[in-house]
Amino acid sequence: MPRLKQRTPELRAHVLVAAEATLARGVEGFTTKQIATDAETSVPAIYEMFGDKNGLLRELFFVGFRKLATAAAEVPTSDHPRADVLALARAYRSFSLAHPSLSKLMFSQPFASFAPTVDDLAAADASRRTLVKAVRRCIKAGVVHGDAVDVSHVFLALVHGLIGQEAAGWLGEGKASCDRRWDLALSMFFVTGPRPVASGGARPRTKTSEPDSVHH
Amino acid sequence: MPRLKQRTPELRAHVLVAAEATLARGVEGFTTKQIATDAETSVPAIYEMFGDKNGLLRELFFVGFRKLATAAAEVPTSDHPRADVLALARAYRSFSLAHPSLSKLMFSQPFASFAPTVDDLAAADASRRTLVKAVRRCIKAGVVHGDAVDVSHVFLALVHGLIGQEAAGWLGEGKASCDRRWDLALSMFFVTGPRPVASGGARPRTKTSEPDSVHH
DNA sequence: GTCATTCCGAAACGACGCTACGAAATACCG
DNA sequence: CGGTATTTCGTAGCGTCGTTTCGGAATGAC
Repeated sequence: MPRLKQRTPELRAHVLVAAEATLARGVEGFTTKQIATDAETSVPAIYEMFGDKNGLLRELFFVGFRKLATAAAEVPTSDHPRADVLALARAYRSFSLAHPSLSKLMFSQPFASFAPTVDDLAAADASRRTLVKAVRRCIKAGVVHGDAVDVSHVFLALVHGLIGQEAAGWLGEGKASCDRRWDLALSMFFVTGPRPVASGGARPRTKTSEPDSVHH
Repeated sequence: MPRLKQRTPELRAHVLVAAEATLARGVEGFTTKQIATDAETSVPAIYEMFGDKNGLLRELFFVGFRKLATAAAEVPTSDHPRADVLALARAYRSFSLAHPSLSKLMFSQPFASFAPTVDDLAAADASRRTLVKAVRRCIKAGVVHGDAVDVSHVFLALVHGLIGQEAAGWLGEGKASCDRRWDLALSMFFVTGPRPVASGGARPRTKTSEPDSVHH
């Protein structure tokens, strides 16, 4: 009886692609009206399909992590686990340079209203698992000691820090400076194993904790 | 002839204090109307004294870095330069935990409209100089090799990364996890000198570069 | 053609950043 | 002491953005 539906999953996917392009043009112009125009649909359609603007941002957050996970999975593994970890770091950097606004949405929080929850992050965790596995190979090879998840956390913090500084233009005023500092940062990791600095025990293992989860 | 001025530098300072308190209550409610109410003044007064909302945010950005510089300056220097650098990192962490929204404003970019320029950052550079000096002492003591400015950049990236992850709740679900990972991160630095990883030459020195500047 | 049913998007609403403009306040003068 | 010139102040309004409503359009059944 009714007219045919336009607000289908297909349109939803189309809007997601268009919104990614809108976001890529800058965080400033990312308004619902602009997205509706870019996607050749209407504002209420977006609200029906994504709930609110944060819902759309959350989907883009997942899109970003899926892309990142794909990029991480494409990094080949070799017999040199330390080199593999560094290659993963470079893949992260390439991703953030190729998708500046998207990586800002993922790693920084440029929209005051959208703060991904821990669950959101866990669902976007595949790229991290790749890293944890590489770190685990490092530990097995004796390149580094400690808990793989903890070491991965620290390594990710360094990578995110570098990405944030480079995106803000604070890592150096030219590509040469940034390259040099990235290389230096990576060279300072995994030189030898960690040495306890205060109360640095190992990560306690509980029965409920996922082996490769990056949380807790 | 005219009535006496109310929009004085004193009121400006008062508004700045009130705005800091408003910001501390969360990034969400940081609106000009709210700030005017909190500071017991009017919205146009804020615009006369700060230009626009970004002007006020920029002042808070400077306030934050002045506080951070004070905290860094209060960290005592010892005969163990590596311990001094780690103490500085802990001071950064304490600051970010004591002033979450302010440190978000400083290190992340929670307001889409406000992106501090490189000049803004240079003006808020005192805390970094303290770090560079401590790193320089490390280099002199042979704890680490390389260019002090570059090493400081890397260390700051790590610290900012950890701060960002902890603020987002991604560093662990309890204080214990966060503490352990902070300790691990710091323990992994300065264990031995860096080892070149690719084209890792030293930072080229130009005649115009400030010795302790953190840029370029 | 008519009706019942469903869907769609122009238009409206509150909140926000920002500003124009009339009212208020003062010091001087007649 | 009232009038006036001059400067300052804050109410009220504008445009934009996120969000929702609601009247009309589109479709299939009869």
